[in-house]
Amino acid sequence: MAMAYNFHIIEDCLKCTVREQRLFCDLSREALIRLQNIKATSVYPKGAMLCLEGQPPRGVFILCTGKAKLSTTSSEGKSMILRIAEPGEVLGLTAAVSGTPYEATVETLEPSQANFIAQTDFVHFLREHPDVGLRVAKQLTHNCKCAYDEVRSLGLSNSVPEKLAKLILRWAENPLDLPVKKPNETPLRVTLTQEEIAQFIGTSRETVSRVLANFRKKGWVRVKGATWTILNRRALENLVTT
Amino acid sequence: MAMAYNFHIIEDCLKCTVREQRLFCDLSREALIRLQNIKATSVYPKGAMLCLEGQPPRGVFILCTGKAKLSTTSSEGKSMILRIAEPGEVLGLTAAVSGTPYEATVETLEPSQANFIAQTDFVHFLREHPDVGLRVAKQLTHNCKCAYDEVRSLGLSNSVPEKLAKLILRWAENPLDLPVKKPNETPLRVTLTQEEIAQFIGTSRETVSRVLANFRKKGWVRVKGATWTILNRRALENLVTT
DNA sequence: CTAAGAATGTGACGGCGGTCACCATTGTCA
DNA sequence: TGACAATGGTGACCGCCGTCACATTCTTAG
Repeated sequence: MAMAYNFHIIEDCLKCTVREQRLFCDLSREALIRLQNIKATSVYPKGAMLCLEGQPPRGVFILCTGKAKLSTTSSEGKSMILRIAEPGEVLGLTAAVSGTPYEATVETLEPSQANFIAQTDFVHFLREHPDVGLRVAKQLTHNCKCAYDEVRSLGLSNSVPEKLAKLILRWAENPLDLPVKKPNETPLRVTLTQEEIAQFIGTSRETVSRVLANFRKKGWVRVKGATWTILNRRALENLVTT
Repeated sequence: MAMAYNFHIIEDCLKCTVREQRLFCDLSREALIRLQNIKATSVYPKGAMLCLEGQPPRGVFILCTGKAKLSTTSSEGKSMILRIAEPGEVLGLTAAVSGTPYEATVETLEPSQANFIAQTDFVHFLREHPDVGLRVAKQLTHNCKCAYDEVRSLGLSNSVPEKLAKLILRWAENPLDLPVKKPNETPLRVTLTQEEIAQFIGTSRETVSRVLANFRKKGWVRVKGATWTILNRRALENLVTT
């Protein structure tokens, strides 16, 4: 099956034009040159598993293009989304640094490009380049913050409507979106299914459906396929207490 | 009020005998010498606030003796415990590394000793000593893992009994406890109030009280003041699905 | 030792949301 | 194009647990 990906593949990290805006990639010239040698670039279809929770660490992935979801699963098969990774993030870092099994399963949400670095290469890379250590710290800090946000969302919110509103508003912060700007309307692309949204905010699929239906009935959001439009931001904000 | 602390104060990091077993403190000789110069040792009573969520970072604390709870509070005043820090951990690290406000409020649970390092000193310390970077990474990794455990506990557990059982079993993993070993009885010191336990597992104080009463009635645990004894570990494990 | 306050125990009640069941709609592949 | 899977919508039911209220026990300062 010859699948065409409609994005440009970044072969050479030194020539990458978006490097500076990214969490990890803005490294010194020497580090980039080394990186160029130890990385293996791959392109994945939507739904590809980069690594599995509980597996011994093989290395890390630097996400160049696309999004990926990090999730964890209970023995009963119930699963929970930890966060959505954006381009420029390093995945599998905790495992690679501490040598313990992967904390989460990583699955691409869209066709994506990622650079793989094998465990031993990465450890050397980290040792030899001080600025890499700094970037690693930044990424780990970011992971912590996301996790704490998630804890706050799960533990401090009172109701599902509140959590969903909070999630929608978080998504709306992203400036990178459709330019269909009518005044007071914020459009956003939602790449998650309702099932996944439920796993993200710790509820059931049915409840997400119901709450969202309610938001629509009240005229707070419009839903057209994967494009949601916030029509009444104020109303959503009023739901959020935290 | 002259309060006597009944633990030995560790003045000199170089002479610290427990250094190797600790998450952060096992540094190179050079780093330790430097640390000795930039740290300020203090002793705090139970209930002291080391730092407050939302405040700009002043520096980091290395916890030498005692325990501290990290918590976050919603605007409604409801608060949530993120984790309990053990001796040898660095607190306030996320804030110090990224220069953003403290993520959590840190409060001592027992009389404690901690070394404070001012923001600028710490950043230099980190830059100049590569092994410090490694330790910082270890601490951040640990923070992430704790946060993920918390997310799993909040999101994947079905019931409060399950979460409480899980928490008790986690505490029981600590080998550092009372030597009152009758066979099949695991004693443990509980330094949290039921209110705090509730904030840890995301439920209400009353429910903790009820569920614990139930565990006692079934003969699974014995509670005598701050000392709890697990009488039937198997039963608790059966409650846990994750 | 005593009194005030913190921590804990317990009953009653009611609502949120999980679960089950089923149908409608959309997407996908041969 | 038609069939099958994946996703989304909705009603009915009911149990867990949050909340309020108050009694009881444990701590601690003075």
